[in-house]
Amino acid sequence: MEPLLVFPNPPSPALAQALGLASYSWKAVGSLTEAEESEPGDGWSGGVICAEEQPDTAFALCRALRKRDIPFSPLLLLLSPQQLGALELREDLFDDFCATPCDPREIEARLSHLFWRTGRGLRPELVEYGPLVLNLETYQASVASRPLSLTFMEYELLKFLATHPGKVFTRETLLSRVWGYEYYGGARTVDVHIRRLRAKLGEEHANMISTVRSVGYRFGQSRWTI
Amino acid sequence: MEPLLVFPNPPSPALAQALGLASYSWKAVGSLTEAEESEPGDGWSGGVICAEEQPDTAFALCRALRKRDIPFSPLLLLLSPQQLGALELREDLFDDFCATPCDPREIEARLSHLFWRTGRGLRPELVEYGPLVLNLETYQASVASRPLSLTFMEYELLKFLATHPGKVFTRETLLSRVWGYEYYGGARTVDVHIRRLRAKLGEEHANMISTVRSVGYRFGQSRWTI
DNA sequence: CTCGTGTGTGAACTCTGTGTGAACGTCGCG
DNA sequence: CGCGACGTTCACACAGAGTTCACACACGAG
Repeated sequence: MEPLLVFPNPPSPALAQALGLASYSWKAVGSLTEAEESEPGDGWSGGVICAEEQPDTAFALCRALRKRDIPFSPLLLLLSPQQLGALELREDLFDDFCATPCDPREIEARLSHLFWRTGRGLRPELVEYGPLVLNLETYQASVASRPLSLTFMEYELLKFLATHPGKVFTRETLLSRVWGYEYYGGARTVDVHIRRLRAKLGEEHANMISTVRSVGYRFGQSRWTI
Repeated sequence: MEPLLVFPNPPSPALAQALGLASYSWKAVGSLTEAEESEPGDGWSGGVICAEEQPDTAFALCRALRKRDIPFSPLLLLLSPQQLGALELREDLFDDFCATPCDPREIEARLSHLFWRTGRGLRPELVEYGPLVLNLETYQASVASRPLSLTFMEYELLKFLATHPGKVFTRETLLSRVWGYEYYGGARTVDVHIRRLRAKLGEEHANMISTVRSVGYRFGQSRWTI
């Protein structure tokens, strides 16, 4: 599992201890730029941000993380009881919070519930959407229980799309999120990979990826609330 | 607003005080049957269940409430730090929890965040007006839950109009706001797009866009009833 | 080194979306 | 009623977005 983003750097001993007890892997950062630079290839699995000492920096970090194309989540905020009032107009900046000082088991329980809620706690190694199944551990893919042989980039692209079904992404967003933030390539690159994916998905399932003209591409249908 | 369901009856003085401070209306119950009997017509707006004294009854109550056709939510669970471990296999029984004893402001903050979250926090970005729904994430639109297939410009125009219901826009304004500030095109362009939108909305809903002669177009009803 | 595979890019091709002019309706005023 | 101004509708042309193709290059395996 990818590490948790932790702020500040270094975190308080109590927080470090709690994360250690719960056996989460984590990486502390002191700023937004540092967070972006040290982001793992598959992204952070979540974040624990302590607003006790540098509340302004902490809230700014939350805001920046939430403003990404794919809002950062889950995000656990740690703060002192005196700071609770500051949450009122910042509901969108966090998914859960914890008033310090607290029992390490509370942090563990909150993280566990957050992961459960966001659906990642149970089987992080499988991504499923309709007939499509991606096994993230073995790098295998299949549609309608027929195995697909995908190249690395095809797999990464499909994984990214399939983990955000229904949402439309521009070519630029895909380039930055799948190929990497500093990648600078032509938009045709995306087209061609989409085309190859469609071909491998087979005529029957090629429509899992739809083109949204003048915008970008969408994987799957938004089944729920349109 | 409908009252909160509170367990047990009577609740601890600390809980009663916290709810009072946050000015929530609430009603305490001692059992599931009591909860059902005293349920308001529009249902409970949420629940705060304290598992400290009668953990088994409390968890059973949670389970029963969650098993309804429409699972009860949001549900805030109160428990002692020693009980935190008991949450592990009960992730589905609550939406948030709070370790007692706690600051009354923490309960207030948790309830406020829960209502925010279940209200609009997790939903996709939607623009709604009457039977019309625009999903800004998926670039999909629907009227009366029938999907619309709109082109890019149609979507942009409708989005702009629907986010300013009732307001009249001149063709020039629409050109500059939807097409772009430096766009220089004829006024017929707007007409034709309005016409195409009306056609796709269907005869029944074409009147969502009304013509204001010598001025421009308006989406939705004017706020002034004549 | 050579071969094979994966990946990126330019160019040709296809086709949909969009804008425009003109014809046609409609409203309101003298 | 007749006229002008304004809105609606229609058909068509073309720009530009997307698709497809072919090829060049990088890289690792044998």
